[in-house]
Amino acid sequence: MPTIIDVANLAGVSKSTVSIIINGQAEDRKISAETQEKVMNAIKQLNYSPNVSAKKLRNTANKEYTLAVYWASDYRTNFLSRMISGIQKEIVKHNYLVNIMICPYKSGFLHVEKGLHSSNQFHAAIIANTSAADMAYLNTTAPKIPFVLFNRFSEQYNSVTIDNFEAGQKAATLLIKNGFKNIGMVLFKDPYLAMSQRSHGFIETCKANGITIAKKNIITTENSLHGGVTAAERFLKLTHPPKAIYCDSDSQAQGMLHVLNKHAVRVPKDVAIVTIGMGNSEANKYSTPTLTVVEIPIEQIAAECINLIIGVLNHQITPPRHIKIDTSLIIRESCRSPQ
Amino acid sequence: MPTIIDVANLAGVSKSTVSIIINGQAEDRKISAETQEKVMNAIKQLNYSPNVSAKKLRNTANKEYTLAVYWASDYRTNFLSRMISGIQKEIVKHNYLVNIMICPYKSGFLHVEKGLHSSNQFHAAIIANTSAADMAYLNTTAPKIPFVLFNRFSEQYNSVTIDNFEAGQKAATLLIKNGFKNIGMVLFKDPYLAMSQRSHGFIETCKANGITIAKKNIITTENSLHGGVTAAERFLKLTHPPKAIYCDSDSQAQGMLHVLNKHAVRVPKDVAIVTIGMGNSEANKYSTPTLTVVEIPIEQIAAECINLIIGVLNHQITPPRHIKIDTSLIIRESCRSPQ
DNA sequence: CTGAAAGCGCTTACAG
DNA sequence: CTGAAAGCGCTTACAG
Repeated sequence: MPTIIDVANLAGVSKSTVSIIINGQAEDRKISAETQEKVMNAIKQLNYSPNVSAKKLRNTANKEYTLAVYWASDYRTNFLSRMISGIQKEIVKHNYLVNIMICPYKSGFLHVEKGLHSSNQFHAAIIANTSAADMAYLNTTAPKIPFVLFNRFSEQYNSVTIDNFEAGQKAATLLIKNGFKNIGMVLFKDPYLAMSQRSHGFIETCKANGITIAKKNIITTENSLHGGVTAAERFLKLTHPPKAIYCDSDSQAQGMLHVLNKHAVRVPKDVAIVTIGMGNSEANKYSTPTLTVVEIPIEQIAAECINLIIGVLNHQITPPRHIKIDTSLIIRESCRSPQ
Repeated sequence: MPTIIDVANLAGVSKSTVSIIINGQAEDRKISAETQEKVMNAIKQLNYSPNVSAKKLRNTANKEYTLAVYWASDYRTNFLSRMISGIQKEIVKHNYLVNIMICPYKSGFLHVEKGLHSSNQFHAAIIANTSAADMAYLNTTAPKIPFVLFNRFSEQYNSVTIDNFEAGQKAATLLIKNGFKNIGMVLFKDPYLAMSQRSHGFIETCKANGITIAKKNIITTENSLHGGVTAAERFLKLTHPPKAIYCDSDSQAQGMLHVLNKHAVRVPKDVAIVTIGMGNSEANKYSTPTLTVVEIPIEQIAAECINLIIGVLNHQITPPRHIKIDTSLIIRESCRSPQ
């Protein structure tokens, strides 16, 4: 990488002069037009760009944290927007300048991310959407920087989670109270950890109430509206389709509604739906019909992640610290409360 | 801010020793347990955290760009996720390490963002969702770092835009071809620049075809599903409600569908809808009924922004450069093609 | 087991 | 109008 010295040498001037020109003070300092041109040409020729770290170091800034947000980029829905919003709202409450660096990673490939294994990049990280493989990796190889898990639990690391098992349980309880026996499930094909904990909670609760979910009633698809479309089409082909369906994501539920509406299958009369809510909550509130959800408060989880990690950076919190956030069941049209 | 020297002094050791301990090499270098503890205590007491810039500078990294993404945080929908996805896909095609820094800003308050006026923070920026006030500000005060406008145009700065006027035009043309005369519009209460250009295109095209939009048929609400709900409720109260409606955002259109479905107003039979599509495109594809949209390719705009700005940083592109991206009309159920 | 010194790439106060 | 020198906060090779 060319430095300011390379530019100075090529242009035949000192690095002070180059610095002055680069920073737009050529006029103030009355650098001759000729010198300016020599320098600009050298910059172009060398494809020079300043080293931001050196600049920052020189211009001693105030307290500043750089946080990485690891986000599985195949994770659909507006999850990221909600997370960033939550982070942002919390950051402004603190007195620090906190930079948020977005680090998309491929699910299952968190181990290729170098930023976690160097303390040169970030002060700390928030790691979201880890798969089982990613968690296994984290549990064997400790990152070099402090971090907090977003809705994932590990004994040894900081975490902010909802009770995923309980979330599934809440959904199951609602269906059971409504007297449903023939129940279906729509799950994510490549489950993230939290998802399988939720479905586990759902299935166990059903079992405890004497209800077993028939295998043919468990459909796995992508976590997207299209996945929901596929699932609904398959349900409609069954001879005894379930009378109530649990979706592990609201994207899937939305996709199902599309198909059910098209086939004039009435929700909840012909089939009731309850879903986990983690996408756009407005979309669930205003769908046709509106969706009953166990709402995951993404913004709130994000906010707690920020508080936790800043506490750790400030040596006020000794890791590991675990924070638990409540979910809430929101009853809407797709599955009513029993009378 | 305490430095490694402060820690060393307080602990009564040299900064080399502190550095070794901080970086987890205490065992390798056989630092005595006693020394380690003294240092750890000093760190806590001083609330020391290392200066990432100094670390980076020391550990001469390879070519690395840090890009800021300025994003108006009140901008709803999963716009950000789409944008980041587009950016990410394009970055991996380049050979550089590109860090993405998320900088949420309040619409209309871009001028308070310091990062644009210092070359210490980022190499360059992508600026999205600017309001008219933000654009006016940019046009008077030039930022210190190179940047590219995301779907906004300014003669003097780099930009990647769709033809917003034409997007509105496309929507209008479809309605006109269908023979609609009594047309309504749903607009954003606090319009972003691109939005008003689109509605302008829509209105002008109608006018050119002898159709004037009655004032009572133009409803402004928030850019959200709830805004669409409000709009639909107001339309339903009109004595001669419009037979076709243009929405400037798909969020609003989705909200309208909710109300229309509830009141058994048939779309497109009773009222046709055409909308700009910039949110979750799957949601428009699978709504009830599905939505006819003029699709804005957010990911593609983002990708071109990356290419443009990296070209500028590499001195291969001389600003200002303007790139134009095509929109496409996607016909779905909410407004058919005329026979 | 620990420390002194050099140097990463910049900017700025000062000198001329 | 331009340059030499000091120093930002770190790490590492080397010395002891």
